[in-house]
Amino acid sequence: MTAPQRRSWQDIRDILRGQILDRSYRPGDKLPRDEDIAAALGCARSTVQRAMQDLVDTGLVARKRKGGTRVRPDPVTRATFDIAVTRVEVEATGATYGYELVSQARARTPEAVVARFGLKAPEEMLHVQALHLADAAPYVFEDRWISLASCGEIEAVDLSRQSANEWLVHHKPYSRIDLRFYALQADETLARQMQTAPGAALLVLERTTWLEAVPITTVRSVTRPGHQIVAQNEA
Amino acid sequence: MTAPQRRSWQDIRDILRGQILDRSYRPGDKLPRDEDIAAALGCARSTVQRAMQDLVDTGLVARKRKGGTRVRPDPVTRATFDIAVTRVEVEATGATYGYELVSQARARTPEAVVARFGLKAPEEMLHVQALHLADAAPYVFEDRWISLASCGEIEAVDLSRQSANEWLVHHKPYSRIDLRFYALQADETLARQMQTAPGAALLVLERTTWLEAVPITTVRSVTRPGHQIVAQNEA
DNA sequence: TTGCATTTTATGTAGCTACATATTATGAAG
DNA sequence: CTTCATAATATGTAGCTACATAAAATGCAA
Repeated sequence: MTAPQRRSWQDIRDILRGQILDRSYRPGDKLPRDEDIAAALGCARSTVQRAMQDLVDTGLVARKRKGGTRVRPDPVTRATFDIAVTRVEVEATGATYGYELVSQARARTPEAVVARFGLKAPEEMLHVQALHLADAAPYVFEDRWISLASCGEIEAVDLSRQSANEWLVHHKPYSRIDLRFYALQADETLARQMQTAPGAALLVLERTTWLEAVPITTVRSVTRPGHQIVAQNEA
Repeated sequence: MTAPQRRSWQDIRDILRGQILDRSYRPGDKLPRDEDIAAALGCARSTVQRAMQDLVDTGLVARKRKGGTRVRPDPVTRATFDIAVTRVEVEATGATYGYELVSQARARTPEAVVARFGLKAPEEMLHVQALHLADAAPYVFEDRWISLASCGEIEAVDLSRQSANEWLVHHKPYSRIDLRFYALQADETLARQMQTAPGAALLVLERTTWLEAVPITTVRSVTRPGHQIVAQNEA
């Protein structure tokens, strides 16, 4: 069954992935060099290269110059998540988006925030608490600290009309982000904000951003009970 | 601004990203065509193409044939997570890994599992519960259903010695995965397993895999209190 | 004006070459 | 046998060409 027509790098990738998945190549095994694969499959080395890069990106193989390509011995599940602006996320569900500013004040950063940013000492920042609503019910409660050194202009913005989330996304780019998930048991105050029972298990998304080494903002976003974060279907 | 030496596609990407971040191009704006960018920056179109693909991958721009390239009007945070085999994850923290099989039995899948797999009707599968330990303390409790149709051989494996997690990873590849996070309040039984207080908020990772359309396994992994999932630092 | 076929055009992809770079492998010197 | 310089080699990257493809723009006919 000669393959006279062109084969795309995706085809090559799928063939190689198939051989790894059906254990023609096992974890730890070395694959042939790109050139030989290209000859065997009837394509150019650059096509194999592109396919290989994709397999590296998805965590299936590891490559080293001169060392060749090996099937990763420690398989990992690699997942990608897209986290949109809360308003967009709510509207995507078909619900009506609402927003309420809860509090806004300058304050010295507590230890937890100092640690998140990796600061040497506490400093004065803008502390903003706000509630995002879906069909008038609490959707996300966000507790945010914004660096005045890098985002002083935000003090001139009316955060009761536009969420800090949205303003920052459109005005303050970042180059580094720390993103983490964890579960939190709602205390009295939080339960009241989220209109749920004290003790409820809530999924929390914590995001801290910098532009180069300069802190921008850190948010703790507490989601409503039952909220799930789902990975994108990978290519 | 002559640029005598070669510039890598990463350089081009960084220049373009910089122009987007400093708002030379704003959300919704159209960028010049690749060829013009290539001419302006003194590189080949293929280099711009590679840079652009990276910006597409990170969610910063959207491209359409003939339509050109636009800065995405709805910025998203894109994060990647690597989820390793539990043993490896525990050992990476420096702790000693331990494993206990809690239960193993054939059973008809409950509705929740039928739904996760998208089955038409319940079917008999292997139901396995197991506890992963870090320094002898509960680390992850996994509740797993394994399709006998696709993984019948696993019944011959001694799952008290080797975790189903590990066996499946090394013997049963998958081509599709559904992965999600949520928070769960520990009930009496779960609290006992995890040696924590009933009502504690626990982070849950739910994974369901298929090979093509054929169900392989679905797991609900309940992590110990305080567990966080952290995104990889992106390139 | 509307509807439909055609052309134009920007991105997408494959192939080739040339050279860069990181390692491993080799071999000479002590 | 060890150490260190050197050669060999597999992957990584940039540039070029040629052609494929999707979608917008255009033009023609009714």
